Amino acid sequence: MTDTNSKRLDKRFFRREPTLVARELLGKRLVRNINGVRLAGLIVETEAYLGVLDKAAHSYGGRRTQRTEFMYGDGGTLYVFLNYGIHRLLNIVTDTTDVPTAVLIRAVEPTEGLELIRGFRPKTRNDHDLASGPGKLGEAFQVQLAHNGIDLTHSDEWFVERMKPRRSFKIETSSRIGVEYAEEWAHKQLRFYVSGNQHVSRGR
DNA sequence: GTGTGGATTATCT
DNA sequence: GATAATCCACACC
Repeated sequence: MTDTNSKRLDKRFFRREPTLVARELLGKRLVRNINGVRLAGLIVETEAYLGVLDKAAHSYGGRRTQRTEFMYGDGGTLYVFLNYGIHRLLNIVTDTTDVPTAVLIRAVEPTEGLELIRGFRPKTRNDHDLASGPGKLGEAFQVQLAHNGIDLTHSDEWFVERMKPRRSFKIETSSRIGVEYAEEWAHKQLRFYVSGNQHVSRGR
């Protein structure tokens, strides 16, 4: 009966360096409970943001403002920000408190709650594109700024589960998307995705 | 199939 | 007042 709990990823998983967490989050199941309905999807694309040294990270240089405050939380905390005035992007904080690193969840393959998800993405024809990008995921799973600070390891609203039968898949890397301004950090291989998966935002 | 530009707002300078 | 870890529609090939 506590079987469902034992599958949930805990603090030990998230309190590690973001590159490791970003890589290992692939194939895990992201779960969102919305008004008693369960939405879920397999994580197929992530990006690591390495904190104070990373010119592409909001926390670069130790920048600590109202917006970035949640990046300084403990591993397993949600960090949500508004991007281009339209999209709400979902991040999971990594490392320990005061180390402002995080993983951006860029795409998932929806597996549960498809009816509801399609309703949140009315213009989307193809199921492959329901959450094939961070902004799309934000809409599909109704990510809100109010979710900032939620603890994934204890919340009933948001959490991540380990899959029981672990399917094998190949992981590919690339530079991160939309961070051309970040100089040498723009080229680092900090984006991870499941090779050949149709729900990835690019390079299918 | 590829390229371009408009949308839209919390947050910071 | 400017900026931003994006998406979509529409033009044109």
